[in-house]
Amino acid sequence: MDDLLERLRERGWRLTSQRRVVAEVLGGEHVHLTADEVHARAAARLPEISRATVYNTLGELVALGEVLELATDGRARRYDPNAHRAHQHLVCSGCGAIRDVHPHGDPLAALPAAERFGFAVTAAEVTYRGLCPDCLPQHGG
Amino acid sequence: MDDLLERLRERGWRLTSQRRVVAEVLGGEHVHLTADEVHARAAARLPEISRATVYNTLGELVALGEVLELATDGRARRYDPNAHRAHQHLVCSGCGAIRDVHPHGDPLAALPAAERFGFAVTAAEVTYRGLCPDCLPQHGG
DNA sequence: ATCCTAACTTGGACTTTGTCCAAGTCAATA
DNA sequence: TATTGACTTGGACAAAGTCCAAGTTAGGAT
Repeated sequence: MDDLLERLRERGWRLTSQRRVVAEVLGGEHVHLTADEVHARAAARLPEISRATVYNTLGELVALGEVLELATDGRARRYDPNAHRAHQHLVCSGCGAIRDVHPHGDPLAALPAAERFGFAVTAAEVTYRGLCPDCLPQHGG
Repeated sequence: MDDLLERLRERGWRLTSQRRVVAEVLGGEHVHLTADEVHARAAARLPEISRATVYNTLGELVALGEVLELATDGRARRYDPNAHRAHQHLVCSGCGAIRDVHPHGDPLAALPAAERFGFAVTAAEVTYRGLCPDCLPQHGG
């Protein structure tokens, strides 16, 4: 995420304080924030930043391939800055906690041509679901 | 979907005309409707049915394991009546069309214990993405 | 340095999707 | 066929996201 701003500037981005703050908030590998969470954290540093700008900026980062957009539940989309290392997500059915995980093999390879129906398939997103240790019923406690 | 109502009655469901209509709308294997689409189709048969009842009924069908709830985009959840045969989804990035697909192997098996972080993992949902034939750029046409 | 302007940001109105509730209705049992 | 608790209704509300006209500003041009 460090040189993200550099890459974006090279692509013609105008580097505003708002965009800088949003990019900083997304720093760190294991973050999966909603747009409103990003806005709250950004506003802690730059109080006048608007929701619209956060939505715009997140949308641009997604379009540029710098951030992934997740729809793991039917609620708010989440934004994952770890876009440059292939990974999947493990979601707790209890509390909603999300972890990046690395299954082996390429999930795309499991879909034979006959099951592609003429689509040009480019990606496979896997969401593993289950209960995290904190949400698991305790035995013998 | 035929004997669905029978199964539900056995589980103590009260069989109202509204529930019957919602179940009928969901009939057919390759349907992935939003709640509002279900409501529109249900209202064609039973004009006074309310949105609240459609939401309630869909939620109950999901809780009973008779219908799957999909969050393939950040928009409306979609409801898939094909809950009894394991399958995954292929989604067109252009128009949003959805197809049921059957990859080989069990996607759960690709996640080693070391990548489960103490979660009790019970399911893996795979969303394949790409362009459908209608959205694919045409060559030589 | 400063000017200029297209690009960016803002706040608020608006839309879509979903939830909640009090009051009315009805399916299924006795 | 009477009863009753489960179900349904419509409308208010909430959450998540989009859109727009007006104001601001980054960064190239001078």
